[in-house]
Amino acid sequence: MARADSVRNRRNILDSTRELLAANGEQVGMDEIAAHAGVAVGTLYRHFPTKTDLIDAAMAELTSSLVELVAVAADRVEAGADPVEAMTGLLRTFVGLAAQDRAVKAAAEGLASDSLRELEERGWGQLQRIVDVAHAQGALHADITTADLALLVATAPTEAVPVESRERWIALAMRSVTA
Amino acid sequence: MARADSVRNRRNILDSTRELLAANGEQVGMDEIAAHAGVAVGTLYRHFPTKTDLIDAAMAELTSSLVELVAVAADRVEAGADPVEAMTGLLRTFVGLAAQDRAVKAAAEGLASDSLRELEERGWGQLQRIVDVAHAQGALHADITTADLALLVATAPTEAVPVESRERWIALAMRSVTA
DNA sequence: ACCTGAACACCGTTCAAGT
DNA sequence: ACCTGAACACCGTTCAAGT
Repeated sequence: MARADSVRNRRNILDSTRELLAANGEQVGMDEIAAHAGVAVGTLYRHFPTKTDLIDAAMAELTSSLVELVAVAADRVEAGADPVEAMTGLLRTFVGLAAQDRAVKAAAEGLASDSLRELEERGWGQLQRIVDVAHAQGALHADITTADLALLVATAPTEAVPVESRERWIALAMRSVTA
Repeated sequence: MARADSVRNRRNILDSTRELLAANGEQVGMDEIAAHAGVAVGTLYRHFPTKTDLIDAAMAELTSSLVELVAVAADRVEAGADPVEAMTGLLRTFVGLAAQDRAVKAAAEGLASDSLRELEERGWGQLQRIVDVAHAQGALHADITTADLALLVATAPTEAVPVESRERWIALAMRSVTA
């Protein structure tokens, strides 16, 4: 039953990585992750050839759940919800996550691996649905595209920016985009 | 004449640091800096207690020259130049520098030491002069302050964002700020 | 097949010895 | 006083030995 061990280890490693990443940023030690996951360092390297690969894998899971959020919002908007409110909400969620979790921001900046890039593209596809509805309602400047929103997300404030300023940033960002 | 050596060494160390920082980002090795400056590692530590201190010192010099740019622009605006154009120009200069020089962005994010913080405040003071003229002309949304501009600068794109997108970011940023 | 953990390599930092 | 560079500490990575 060595196989079951391996699967469980992989799961524990990814969970520990996500957890420690959110708390400490990217300078978590491999030993620390290993200890937290209850395995030896070598096991980390058996599952992921390098620290970067491990972090990428953990972020891919995280990105996946973010994409899910966008998809849900897109469904709502196509069912009649206000697209500008939806966009503002997503931006707020994202900034909140990015502030408490450096990994989110890193994922958005796309220092990312190929699998991550693919995931992100799916995310922008979902966002496109919201933008389409917004344009149909004339809610955005005519020239605004999802690339512009990608730009805003890529430049969203991190935890280096004080909390009070983050909501203000969202307001300015939405102002630059709405008609 | 040991004293003259010391002064020259300090200058060489700071110059080498700036140069290697611009090229390689913050992961330059201390040995590398030492070699480039023509001294032994120990000499680096004699002048700067830690790598962070060394980098801070190099960035303080850089920030100082940025503040000078803002001051010059403020003079021009008070002499009748268009404030919005001046702001756009400063933003463009800043983004260009930040893209080719990671140190600039780090300085703007103010992970900074006290001396750096002081310098930055002087910079914002200069910027205030431009904002005042712009408001007198009704060129900005009434609620815009230098704090908002600080927010934009803090979230300006780095070299991770492709060149084509950077000018677009400037356009969006100015759009969020102008009346 | 998979796991362990001691050993290696690299880089920031220190310090005894030189001038 | 200041400089040198070998030595130390820390952390990512490897690999011989275990099961």
